[in-house]
Amino acid sequence: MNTSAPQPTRSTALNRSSLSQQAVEELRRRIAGNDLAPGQRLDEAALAGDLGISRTPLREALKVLSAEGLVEIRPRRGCYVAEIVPADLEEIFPIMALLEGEVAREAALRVSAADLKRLDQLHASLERHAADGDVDRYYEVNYVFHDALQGIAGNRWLQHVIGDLRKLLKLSRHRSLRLEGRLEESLGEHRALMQALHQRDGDGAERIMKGHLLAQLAALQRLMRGLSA
Amino acid sequence: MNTSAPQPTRSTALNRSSLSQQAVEELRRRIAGNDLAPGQRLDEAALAGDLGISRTPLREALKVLSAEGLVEIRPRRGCYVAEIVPADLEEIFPIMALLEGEVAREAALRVSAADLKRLDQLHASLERHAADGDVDRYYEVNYVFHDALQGIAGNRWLQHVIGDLRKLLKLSRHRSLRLEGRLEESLGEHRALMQALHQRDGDGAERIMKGHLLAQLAALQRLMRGLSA
DNA sequence: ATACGGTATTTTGTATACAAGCTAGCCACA
DNA sequence: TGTGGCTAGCTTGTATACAAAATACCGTAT
Repeated sequence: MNTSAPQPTRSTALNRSSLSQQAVEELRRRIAGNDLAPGQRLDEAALAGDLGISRTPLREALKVLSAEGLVEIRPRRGCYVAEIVPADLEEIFPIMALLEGEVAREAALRVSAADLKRLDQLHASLERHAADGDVDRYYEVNYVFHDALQGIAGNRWLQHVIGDLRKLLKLSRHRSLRLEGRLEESLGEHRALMQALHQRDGDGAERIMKGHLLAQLAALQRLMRGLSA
Repeated sequence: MNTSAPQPTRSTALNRSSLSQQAVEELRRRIAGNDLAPGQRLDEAALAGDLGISRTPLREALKVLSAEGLVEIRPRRGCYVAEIVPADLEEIFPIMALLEGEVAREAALRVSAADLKRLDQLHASLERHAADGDVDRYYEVNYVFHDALQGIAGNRWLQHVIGDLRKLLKLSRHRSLRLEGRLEESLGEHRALMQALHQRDGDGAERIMKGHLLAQLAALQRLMRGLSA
């Protein structure tokens, strides 16, 4: 899949997967990166041309993205990038709180010494990026941390469901951590979580993680109120 | 989409949706009905011929089903009906317990008098089918009941996530209610739930619903142990 | 007899051609 | 001048043709 001229021999590095699969990944990137804005209509011919593929694999990719909720296919009308409105966030975050809370509980009960060491390292990295005010890296490491926790919890379907919802949340490009004081709050919640994990306190870890997610929602709501005011 | 001869004019009643959409629905039916057995390989050309459509819309349908987890597409190797093993059930049911528990909690807090009337009717229907030993209709009404509760709870994304997981559970053609005494147990749990709903007891409804789902899992496990022994 | 390799066939993945529906713009008429 | 319907084009949905990879089959050699 080229992003410039029509490919002469399709030589791009490693062509391991199918074009439709590559299209899914590229479109996910473009949607997450806001190159394709929420609500925007996707013209199949134009997009296929842009990706350097034909409409057939592109349409298969759009079906997948539609199933993920990233685009909405209106039959005979076209395909549109999904929009996540505040009302959606208010519904999704409580679900995430439940699910991630369960992850935290299970992780606290199953965590090994080696796991704790790795989590401590990630947490230290979070502290460092926070101190530097490097919000982007904080987000990155934060993601890795939550992912690691899911791995420890060990429920693959739970991981799957959380992953689906997280993809959706990426649609709303809100960076609540840029809110005054939220970064410190978040860090504090992470510290408390680490403590609960060290103590293998399942109830505590669940409670803290739920609170962490709901605090994120509250911060987002403050942010959105601020923008609309 | 015909299931017999090649269609002459494609005149079947109302052809509102696209062939790929119809194929999704038909394949879902066939998978749920075990016409397509778990693990079975799906030959695109043969299946397309059987559905009376070409491979293009069929492949789009398979992409959708793959995203739902009903089939697994192995690149360049073919498409297979997904298999749900006991280990999967042990992961999925606890998630369902969480989610449906939340539904029960929210529903208990928001339920209106009219809602309660309708739920009472559904519950009465459950009691009747149980008394008749009509397990199939019990399952049907039970589904409608849970669906109604989700409507009352009002979280559309929660509904969506639960729906996704339920589709998966259909893959394992579990009929735990056929287990000795499980039908009566289930009925008892439903009675307790109705009481909690009438009392608008969110905590109680959540606890009962969680227990209901986990009891289903336990029954399934007894059933599976029985089969393998 | 068995294992390895090469060829033929089958099957997936992609492109293109074709059909049908939707949109928009224009003209006629009130 | 505004409204209604018709036509032209543009876009989606489907079928088919083609390319490439995987599988199966067969023959040969050890």
